[in-house]
Amino acid sequence: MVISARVHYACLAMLELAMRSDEASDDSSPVAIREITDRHNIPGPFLVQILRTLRAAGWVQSVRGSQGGYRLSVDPAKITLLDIAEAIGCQESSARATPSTQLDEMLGEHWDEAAAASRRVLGEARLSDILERCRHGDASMFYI
Amino acid sequence: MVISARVHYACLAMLELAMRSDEASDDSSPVAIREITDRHNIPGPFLVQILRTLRAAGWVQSVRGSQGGYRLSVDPAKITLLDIAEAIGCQESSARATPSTQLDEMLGEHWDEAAAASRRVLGEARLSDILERCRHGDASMFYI
DNA sequence: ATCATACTTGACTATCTTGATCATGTTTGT
DNA sequence: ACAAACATGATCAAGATAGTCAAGTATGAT
Repeated sequence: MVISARVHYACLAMLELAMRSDEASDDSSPVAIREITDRHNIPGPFLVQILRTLRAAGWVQSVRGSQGGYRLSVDPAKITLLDIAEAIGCQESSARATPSTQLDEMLGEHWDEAAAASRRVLGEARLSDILERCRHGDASMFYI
Repeated sequence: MVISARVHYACLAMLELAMRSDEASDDSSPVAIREITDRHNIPGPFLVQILRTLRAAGWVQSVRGSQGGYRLSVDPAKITLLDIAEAIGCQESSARATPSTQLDEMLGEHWDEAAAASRRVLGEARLSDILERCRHGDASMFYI
């Protein structure tokens, strides 16, 4: 599970959309790409690409024309960082061929388990939770 | 934590060396690169590079000249897959700049926690354990 | 109608990392 | 001396990543 800038931007955009759809409870106000890029310092045309992917995945809707923009199309409580990462097409860390030796195989199981561990973490991070913590101004949630 | 072919090969080589140093208890028989590449299907000159790195990290010793080769220089019970991955210079998944917004920061914490989770898994996998299980012919250790 | 706003689409480029190779040396046992 | 085996540095191709550009289409406002 590699966290690329693409995935990071995608999550930021989704969180931003979730925030907006929450504040203004009327569904009639899509958010323009420009607003997101301004607030989060994301290269404009790059975010366009990313939103296209998110739309294909069904997580956002687009509204064309003047006053158009993007809008979340799912419940923020039903989507996790893992969902977004996978939608963006985050490459799996281990695309190995069939193991040739027993050592090879055992190592492969370790890589898989490591990848599973990080996926578990991301699969538990719901957008709604993150927003909630953000509103309460919680600094850090993981205590070392 | 990205598991590249480089890391995989490094671990295979370390495991192979650990096996050999265990069988023949006299320290007088280094293992030639050729023997490792033959057994594990690793491109020869590539393993040379990798062993160079492992030597710089202090995990293996080299013996030059005829009858030379490589030898483990640490106790297989004291080294984990994480140690090897880090020695190889496995890039950390998140080399992000200082977070500009609060959302940015919260996301970053999640990426860090995900990376930490997989590091924890690899940090518990000692070479000696893997070899032990390999000898007992254990198929898979993680039960879904 | 027309104009500005804003999304759509597809192609394109630069840079970096990864995986891998080669040539040329140096060391050492026999 | 000779061959086995490591040492070192340069180099290369392919793919991914990050980011850009240009031309087009839809829609609300005037």
